[in-house]
Amino acid sequence: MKRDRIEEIAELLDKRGKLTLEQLDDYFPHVSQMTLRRDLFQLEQEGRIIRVRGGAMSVKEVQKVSGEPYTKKTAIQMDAKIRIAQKAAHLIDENTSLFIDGGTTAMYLAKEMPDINVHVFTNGLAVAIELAQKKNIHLTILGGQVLKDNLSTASPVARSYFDNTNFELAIISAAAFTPENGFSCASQIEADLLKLTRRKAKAMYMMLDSSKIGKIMPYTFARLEDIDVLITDDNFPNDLKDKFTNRNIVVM
Amino acid sequence: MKRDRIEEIAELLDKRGKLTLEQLDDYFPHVSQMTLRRDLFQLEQEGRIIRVRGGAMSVKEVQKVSGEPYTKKTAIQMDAKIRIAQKAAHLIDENTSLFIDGGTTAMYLAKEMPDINVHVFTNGLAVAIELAQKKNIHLTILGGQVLKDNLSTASPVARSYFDNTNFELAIISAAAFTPENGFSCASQIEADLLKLTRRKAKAMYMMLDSSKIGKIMPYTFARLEDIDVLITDDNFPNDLKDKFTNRNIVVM
DNA sequence: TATTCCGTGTAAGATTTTAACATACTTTTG
DNA sequence: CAAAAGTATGTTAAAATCTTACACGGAATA
Repeated sequence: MKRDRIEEIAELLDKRGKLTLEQLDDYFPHVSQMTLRRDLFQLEQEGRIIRVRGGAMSVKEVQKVSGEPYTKKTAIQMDAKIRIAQKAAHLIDENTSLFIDGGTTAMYLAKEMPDINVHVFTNGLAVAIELAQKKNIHLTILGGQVLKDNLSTASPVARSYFDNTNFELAIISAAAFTPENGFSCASQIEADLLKLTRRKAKAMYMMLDSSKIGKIMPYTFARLEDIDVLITDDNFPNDLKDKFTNRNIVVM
Repeated sequence: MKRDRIEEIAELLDKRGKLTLEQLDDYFPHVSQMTLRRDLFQLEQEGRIIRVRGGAMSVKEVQKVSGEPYTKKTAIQMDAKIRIAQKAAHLIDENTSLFIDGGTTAMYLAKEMPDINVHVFTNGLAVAIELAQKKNIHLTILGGQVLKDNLSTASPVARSYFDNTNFELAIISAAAFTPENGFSCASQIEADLLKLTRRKAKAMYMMLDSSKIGKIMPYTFARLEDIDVLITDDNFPNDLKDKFTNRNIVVM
């Protein structure tokens, strides 16, 4: 009972890296904060986590890379993104080859990915770091200039990489979406890369948390009908959903 | 002034592992607690410490506990590597273009790098993440398959990147060195990359902590006389030092 | 059945952290 | 050179978080 909960907390922390007490409270609504505090205290005693103001962080996380302008961004809509990432993770089959973009949602996907034998291409540094922890995943990162605000790479040269590589599936996320303007992002080279990806991949799954809806970014890289599956959260508006399902796009 | 104090705090924390604000206050009686808090905050940003309720603890302390294959490696000879990295960091001039490899010593170099206007090429994921924190550094990462044990990329395609890029300086580290076998590393593709780097760069600085001396790894990528500067620690044997200085290689 | 122990909840009080503003000093700029 | 902008610091009040102390119920034990 108690032990189970503690183990669950430990696992959560290993995945998320860091959690506040409030977030923990959301995960365990049936126990009080005080109990969770006591659990954290115990885990600290066991040397598995470090309690910090507001919550705790996993020791593993600390051992990874540090410094956090990027991580700050990851706090936005985190819960929705995690849920989307979990859904996406279930869609990945063993012995396939896929592309994952470099956004924050993609980073959560990386964390949630099962450690199975797949080949992953990505242009995200954070995604790569996460996936590098998993023994069975073959990983290739696209080179290029590093965009500091989202820790992803972009390069016109990426094309040459793609010439000799194949992947069945691309799972990507967009910074903005409207039915009229489609899926868009902030950078031209990123958009180019994603367009190219669309052509190379047999299927494209789009991760889109509902906060992105109605926003427009400068560069459109895919239109509504270009995708095969839309993975989103519970706040996704129903009327919009119909626009997808009408075109045989699965919304989940 | 401020920086000195911050460094002193960092050193203290590395030594003690953990300090409360009160203890810090005792060490620095002439500044207010608020200032110390701000210092801790900055160190946290830099990823060197973790703030916990009541004070802070050193990241190193946490890293000692257990760990991943890569992080484990960073614990070995950490102090020597940091000192070497600090020396190397001082050698970097503004408005230059340089290559940094993906090893652990290189990661410390990345941490120590001043935030100046330079263009850096690297094949190290951890290096890239560190450098991405610095606003003024232009950063390009080489793509390729990710080697999980040292978080660096390797790819025969890297050559195509290099065709259109130029850098004056390469600062790299070796996994092993003997006077007879030169500088060697564990992976063939990595060795190829480093050889290529040697040809592209006007100068090559080698970071080598003394624990690497006498070891031999499968692939030699540079001989003793290929380098211009050797950056090492205080345990570097004097007779070996002469072999370098005799060839006008600066040892520091 | 009474007793003890364990896990848990509640709430007050203590502690720590943050935020906001004020000041002195330095650097930049016109 | 003086004004303006920026940096480092201190002070204080308010906010957030944590700890302590005590109470309760149920399971194990005597």
